Amino acid sequence: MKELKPANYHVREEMEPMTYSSLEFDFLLEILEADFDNSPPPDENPVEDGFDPLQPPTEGDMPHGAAPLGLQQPVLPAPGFLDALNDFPPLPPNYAPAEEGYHPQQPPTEGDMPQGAAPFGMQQQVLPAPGFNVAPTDFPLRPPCYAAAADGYQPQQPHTHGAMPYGAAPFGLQQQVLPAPGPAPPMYQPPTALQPSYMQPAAPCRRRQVNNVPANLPRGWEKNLTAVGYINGQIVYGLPNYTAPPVASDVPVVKAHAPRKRKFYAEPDESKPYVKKPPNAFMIYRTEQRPTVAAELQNRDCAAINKVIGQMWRSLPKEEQAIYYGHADRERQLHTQMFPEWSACDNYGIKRKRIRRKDPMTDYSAI
DNA sequence: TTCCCTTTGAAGCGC
DNA sequence: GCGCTTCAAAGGGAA
Repeated sequence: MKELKPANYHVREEMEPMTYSSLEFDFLLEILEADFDNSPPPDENPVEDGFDPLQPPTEGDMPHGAAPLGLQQPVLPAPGFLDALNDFPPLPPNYAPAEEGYHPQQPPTEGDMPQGAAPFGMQQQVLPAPGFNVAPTDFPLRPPCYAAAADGYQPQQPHTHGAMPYGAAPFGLQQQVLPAPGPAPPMYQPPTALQPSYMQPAAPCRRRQVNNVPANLPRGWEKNLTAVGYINGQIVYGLPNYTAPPVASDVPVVKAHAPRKRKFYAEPDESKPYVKKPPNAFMIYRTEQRPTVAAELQNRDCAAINKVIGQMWRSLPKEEQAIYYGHADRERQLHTQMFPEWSACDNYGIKRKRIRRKDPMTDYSAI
């Protein structure tokens, strides 16, 4: 049995202190502001000619290979169609992929498309399953605008204590900044020990005002609905009294593997600070999208919100996911450099005992 | 007060 | 190498 590695919490003392420079940040901000200034205005009516969402579809309307009516099917927007709908600036051409050999700027091939997806250039209409309502909204949640300067958001302004992320180091402590390997993409703000990028306040996206309340329904109707999916940029709601069809009683329940219990756990050591795991790409995406989705759903239930964000993530183009994978890579690199002896096993079995700690200094970003 | 729910991805153990 | 478990975030709700 492999022994657990003892955590090393003295890494910081061995590191050479660095001072924060805003030079790179100013450069990124200039690029982004110029990008926004030159970006075309959002298309207020992106619906294609001849497409009437109010008309019920027929089987003949479905493209070859599409799922039968009533089945949910994840759909990737075809290249070109996405651009027409996207009111966000395109990826900068000099974005550096996080790993060698991975080229998120390369257009997807047929092999990248899910089975049954429409050919490139064709819009595929996805129909809600019976029993579901598709809220009439223009809610296609777009990826976050990492540094899209918004009114009232001044990243160059010093934080107040109220603006500091949970677990951030107190003012006056010199922070260490680890340079991102290679040229930093303009849309990416390198994480710092002071404030990992996923904890920075996400600038609000340039989105049109959403009005997803139909005129013939009473105000607040959507509160009685439950979000059950995300299709073609629209949240799919289940009716309040909708229940899934029962599974046939003769269908055997197969349990492929008996649950195995961990034979090891890290002995909780209250004298050691709790070092969190670095977030993965989805966690970063979720953190940024959660406020917007929660506002759209008018629902603070994280389980329902995560369902929607999960579908959004799966329908996100690969090149946009690559931004978050690269982001997560940098978070991991920072974490590894600060806690080289840390292992994910260190947190096994002690998370629930410390997750509600009031002491915010357990966050690695505070070191 | 604690844990569950719910998502995806990373990490690491067990087989 | 594959399967499984745990944890990362987050807030309502149940126990």
